Amino acid sequence: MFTELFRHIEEKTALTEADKRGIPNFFVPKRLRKKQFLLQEGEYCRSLAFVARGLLKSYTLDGGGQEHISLFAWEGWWVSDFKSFLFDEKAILSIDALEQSEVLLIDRPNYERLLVEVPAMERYFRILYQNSLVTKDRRLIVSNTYSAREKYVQLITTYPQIAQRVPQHLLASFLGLTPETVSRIKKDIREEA
Amino acid sequence: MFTELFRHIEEKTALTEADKRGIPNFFVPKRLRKKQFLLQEGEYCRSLAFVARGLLKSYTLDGGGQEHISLFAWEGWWVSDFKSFLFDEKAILSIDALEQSEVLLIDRPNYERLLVEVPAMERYFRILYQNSLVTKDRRLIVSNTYSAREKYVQLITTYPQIAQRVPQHLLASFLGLTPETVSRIKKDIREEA
DNA sequence: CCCCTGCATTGATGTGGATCAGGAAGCATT
DNA sequence: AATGCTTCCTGATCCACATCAATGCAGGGG
Repeated sequence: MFTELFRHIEEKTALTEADKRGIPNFFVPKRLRKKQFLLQEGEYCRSLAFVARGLLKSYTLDGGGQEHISLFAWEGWWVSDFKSFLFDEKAILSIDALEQSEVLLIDRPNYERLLVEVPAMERYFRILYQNSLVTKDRRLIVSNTYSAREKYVQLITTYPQIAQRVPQHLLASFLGLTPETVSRIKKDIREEA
Repeated sequence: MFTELFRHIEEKTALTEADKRGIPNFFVPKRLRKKQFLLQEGEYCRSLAFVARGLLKSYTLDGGGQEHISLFAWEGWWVSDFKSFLFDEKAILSIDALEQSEVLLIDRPNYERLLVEVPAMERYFRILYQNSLVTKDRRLIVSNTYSAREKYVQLITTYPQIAQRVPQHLLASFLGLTPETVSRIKKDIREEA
C-alpha cells in the first residue's frame, strides 16, 4: 500500500531508508467500497487521505441538494476538506468512493509530528502544495473565462482517461455545467467531424 | 522594507536572529509606480514578489484584449505567474501596480537556496501554500455555484476594505462579471435597504 | 476654462446555458 | 421477463447575465 505513496514522494524529494521505515507509522490504511463515505458534510474532517488505489469524488451540496463536484481523486492524489482539517471547522465537503478504493489516512497530530520529525516530508508537502496551487490557479482562470465548450474540451484533453472512468453527468457537475449541456456539446463536436 | 515580511513569516513560524540576518540577502527590493509592470504576458517570470507596500493586480488577457483579473495583491501577499516561475514557461499573466508599491523579489536560484539553507522558510512556504489552497478551493466553489449577486456580496464581506482601494470595474473583472452587472447589483442592494 | 479620457449608471435587446419534460438503452436484482 | 435504477439523449422554454448604446460626471492637461 505504501509503494504508491513512496513513488509519489520520491518524484519530488529524496527519502532515506530510515524515512521509509518511519513514515508508515504515521498512517492508517483504509478500504472503501463503492459509494462509501470518507467524509460527510457537517462532520469534522479528521484526516488527510492519500489515494493508493481507486477513485473518489469530493463535492458540496447546494440548497436543492444538488451535488457540485470539486475534485476527482485517483491514484496519487490527496483528498480532504482542507479547511475543516486545518481549522477544526465543520466540513462543507462530502467525499465518497466512485470505485472500490484504498486510502492512507493521516490525522492532524500525526501530520504535525510527521512534518517536524521528517524534514523530507515538510519539503514534500511544500512542493505538493506549490504544484497544486499552479493547477488551481489554472482552474480558476478556466472557470471564469472559458465557455462551456472550452471547459469541456480543456478537461478531456488534460485528462483523456477521465471520460473512461467517470460518468458523463459527474464530469458535467465538475465543470459547473448541466448533464444536458455536456451531452449537447459532445453532439456538436461529433457532428463537426 | 523587511519588517512586513518578518511579521508575515512570524505569524506562521518562529525565526531566529540568525535567520533574520540571513533572509534579506536572498531578496532584492523594488519600487513600482502606478501602472508600472512587474510582469507582462509572454515574458518569463523570474521571481516571486512579496508586497511590502501598495497594491498590484494580476490578470490574463483574452482574445479580445479584455482583462480578467485573477488576484489583487496588497501588503502581505505574494504575486507571480507561479507556473512560469517554476517551470520556465512563458507567462500567461500580466502583473502591474494599481498604487505606488514596494515589493521584495526573490529569483529561482535564491528561492531554492533559501528553502534548503533556512528550514524555517521551507516551513513558512508550506504553511503559506497550505492556507492559499484553502482559499483557492473556496474561490473555485464560489465561482461555479454562486450567482453574480452572491459572488459580489461574498467578496465585499470577506474584504470590506477592497471597495475603497479598487475601482468597481476591476472588482467586476475579478468576479468574472461585467461592470454593468456589478452596478446593477449595487443598485438592487441599495434599493432594498 | 474647455476638452478629453475614464468610470459609473441606466435602459433596451440578445443569448448561452439552465430548467423542464419525455423517452430509450443498458444493467442489476428478483 | 419483469422491475427498477442509472445513464444518456433530445426538444421546448426560460432567465440571468452579457452586449450594445447613451448619458452624466469627475479629474487632469493644454
